[in-house]
Amino acid sequence: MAAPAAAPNPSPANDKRERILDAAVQVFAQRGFFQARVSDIAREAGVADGTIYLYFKNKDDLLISLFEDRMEGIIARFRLELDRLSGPAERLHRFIVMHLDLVEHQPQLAEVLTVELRQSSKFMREYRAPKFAEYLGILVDILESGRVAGVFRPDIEPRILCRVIFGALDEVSLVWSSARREKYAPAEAAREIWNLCARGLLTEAPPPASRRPRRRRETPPTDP
Amino acid sequence: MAAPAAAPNPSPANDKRERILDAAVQVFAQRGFFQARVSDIAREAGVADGTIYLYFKNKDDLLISLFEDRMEGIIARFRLELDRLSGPAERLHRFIVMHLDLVEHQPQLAEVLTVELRQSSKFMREYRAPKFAEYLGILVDILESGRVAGVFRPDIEPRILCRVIFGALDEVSLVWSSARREKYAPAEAAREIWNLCARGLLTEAPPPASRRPRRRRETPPTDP
Amino acid sequence: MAAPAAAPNPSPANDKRERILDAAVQVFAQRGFFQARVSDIAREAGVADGTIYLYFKNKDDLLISLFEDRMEGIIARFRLELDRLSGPAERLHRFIVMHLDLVEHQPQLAEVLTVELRQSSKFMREYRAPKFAEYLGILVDILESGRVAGVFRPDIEPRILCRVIFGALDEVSLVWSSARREKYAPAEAAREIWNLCARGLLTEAPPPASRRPRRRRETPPTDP
Amino acid sequence: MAAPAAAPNPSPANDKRERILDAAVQVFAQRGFFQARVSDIAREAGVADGTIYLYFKNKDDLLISLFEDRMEGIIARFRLELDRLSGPAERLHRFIVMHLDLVEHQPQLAEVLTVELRQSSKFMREYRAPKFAEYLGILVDILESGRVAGVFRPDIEPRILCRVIFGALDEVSLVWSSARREKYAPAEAAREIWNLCARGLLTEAPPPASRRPRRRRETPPTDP
DNA sequence: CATGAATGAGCATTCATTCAT
DNA sequence: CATGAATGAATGCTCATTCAT
Repeated sequence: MAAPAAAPNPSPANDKRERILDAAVQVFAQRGFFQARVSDIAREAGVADGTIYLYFKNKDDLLISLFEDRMEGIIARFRLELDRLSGPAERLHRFIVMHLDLVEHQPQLAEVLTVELRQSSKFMREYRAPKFAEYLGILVDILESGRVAGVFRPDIEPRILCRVIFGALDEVSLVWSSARREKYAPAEAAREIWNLCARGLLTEAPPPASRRPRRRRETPPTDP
Repeated sequence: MAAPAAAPNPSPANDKRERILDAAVQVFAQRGFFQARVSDIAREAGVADGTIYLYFKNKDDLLISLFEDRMEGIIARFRLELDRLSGPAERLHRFIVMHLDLVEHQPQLAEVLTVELRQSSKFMREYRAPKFAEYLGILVDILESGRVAGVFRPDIEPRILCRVIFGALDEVSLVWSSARREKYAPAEAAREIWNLCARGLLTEAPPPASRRPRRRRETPPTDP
Repeated sequence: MAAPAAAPNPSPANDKRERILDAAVQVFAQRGFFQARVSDIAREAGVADGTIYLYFKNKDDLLISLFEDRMEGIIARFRLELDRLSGPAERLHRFIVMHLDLVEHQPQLAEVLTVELRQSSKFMREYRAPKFAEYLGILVDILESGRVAGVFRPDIEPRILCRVIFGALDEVSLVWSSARREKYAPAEAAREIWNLCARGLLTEAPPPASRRPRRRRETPPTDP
Repeated sequence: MAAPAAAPNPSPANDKRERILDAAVQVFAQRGFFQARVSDIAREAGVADGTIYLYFKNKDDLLISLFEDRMEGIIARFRLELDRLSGPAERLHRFIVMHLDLVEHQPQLAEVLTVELRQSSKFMREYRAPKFAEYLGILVDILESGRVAGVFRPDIEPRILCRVIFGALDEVSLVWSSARREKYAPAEAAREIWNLCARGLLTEAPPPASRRPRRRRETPPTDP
């Protein structure tokens, strides 16, 4: 969607654009945006340095495009999956699990999308990362609908809470990525975060033993 | 010439070192680590470029020293304050409030300590940030002691949960900083995070109306 | 398909070559040789970048070809016109007027032919610009024939003087072009140069009244 | 006068600035502005590449500074010399001789001041070359004062004529420089230009014998 | 201890030219 | 003949770091 500097059209060309984006994910994840050389990305992509500038205006634009492009796919996948669930609690649980799944299976992409974007936010304060907003929007919608439906506490503030949950997910992801998988499995983290959310958000909070069954039906199991 | 009472070691040298660190906080916060020029910091500190290298090995070392130095003070303050509280819940609440207080009143320092450190983590993968570990350690201790004391759920994993909570605090701080205070007040965020923790962590969760007074005593008020 | 009457050789190929040369005049005049991009010329000509290399060896060759090509036409026109005049003085006057006429009516071409050629002379020291020599040759011939005929002073040095006059014309043209016509009209400049050639500057060399009529007949009027 | 990027002060520093300017004259004259590499100039000056940027904002600024700086000295020398002469004719003659003297003894400087400046004028159309205007101003003043004094024809237009004479000098200089002294001596060219100015070309304007002595006194000898 | 002029390695970006289609 | 995507050599400029003063 975002128009590149002077984007060639044919499908083999798009293939090249794709290869550059993939290479950028690898290189940005490994070296960080500022320490990554454009020529590193070119080599990784198997193209000449100059070719990158046929598809992206400059190094910044490459990062932004990468972000927009990859987020688009992720958002679509998330939406597809979440739309199959009805209860806000299930959907929140699913969101948490999917986010950490992504981190587990595409750690480099995850790293770039969170850490690197944040780091470059310094020099692109104006770049509002619309796709990131959209991603958070999914979370906001879940929280808001849950609040309205009476499943979540009425006093929650979705705009803030979405950041709280995202921050938790992001930090946990970062540690897992950079600790190189030593400390815990993403599934553990997912359980921990979900538990925090579940027992903190639900209106039916004080489930007397008798009421537990009902909550069980409404909230996904803690250990999936 | 006479040393001011408040400054324990105001020798010219330490004074200069301190000025450089202060300047570094400003400049790193404003431009980001990679975009900050050493000469910017020198100018801000009112010293010559070369002087910085009398106190710090290089630009990286300056960031690390800054981190260690400032974290030390923060940790000390946190410990002092937290030691006056006994209940794990109160202490956790206090931790959340203090963290966001710091962000509110020293936003530039907060930004450097979290965002910038993470961004430079790329090129200092080996730097384990001992002071950051110590900071998290405070949180871990609170969680662990609460778990042991039966105040927090027995199935929590403090090593993970401390990250969850820190991530939530950090993200909320970042948004507040970069949104330039537009969206919400740190106090709101503190309440949101605390509520999430409180109703999700406490074993005494289902307080029947009759038991509420007891919880009130045990958990700090949601709206301070 | 049917060749227009006016164009002697409007085969598609020549047409394209011509369009490229025209485009080059525009672009070189506007941006200068070194700052002009080959792709700019291609766009202006409405051809692909690579097409230019079917007609010209490289960018340098394009400039040289442009020069040779356009000078050829100019020289032919000058010769045609000058051959109709007999007196060296009239012919010199006509040369001056025609040169400045060219500048006035084809300013971009004039700029490229003089300024840009000179600027690129740095990297083509070997290129002797035969057509330019031919152009100057016209002037030399006028001067020499005038000297031999006794119309011009016997002590003039045509090889040098032709440069003097050309330099005067060229500078005056440059100013007129780059000042964007603000300062004076080419006709004024023509008069000034011609007067200098005809009479010099000094007042104290007044031709006796009696001889004036003869000079008047021999020299074209100062104000044409 | 023109403030450089961040000019160091002490005399040894100015020495370096001077060496860079000298080197720039050599390199610009030899390769032309666009083809000259900043690193060439640095090597020629015996400094590091970066040092140039301590004294000049960028490559353009180096050329402009060079121009302003060298022209200043030249203008001062010209003024000093010309102030010792009273008659406008003598002064004009002297100007011509001095200009070509400069070309003869500092050919590289002359080349840069005329050819290279013109060539870069493309990308600094806004740079009005104040020192060049000042230089021309000397010529304008000579012409104007001569006109007012009745020594020069009353119908001359000094603003145009100064360009005519400068153009003649410049072209003649260029040829002499690039022909590498083969064709003629600057003194010859000076004589030719001066004769043109003094007497024009036409033989039929013979000053009566009686008036010659007065002219002889007023105008410098044709053959010095 | 302090200085800040000098250094030079490092890198993003441009653009003339090529060649597969 | 024509195209224009791809190439990659070339270079201006920056800035962390040093060291003579």
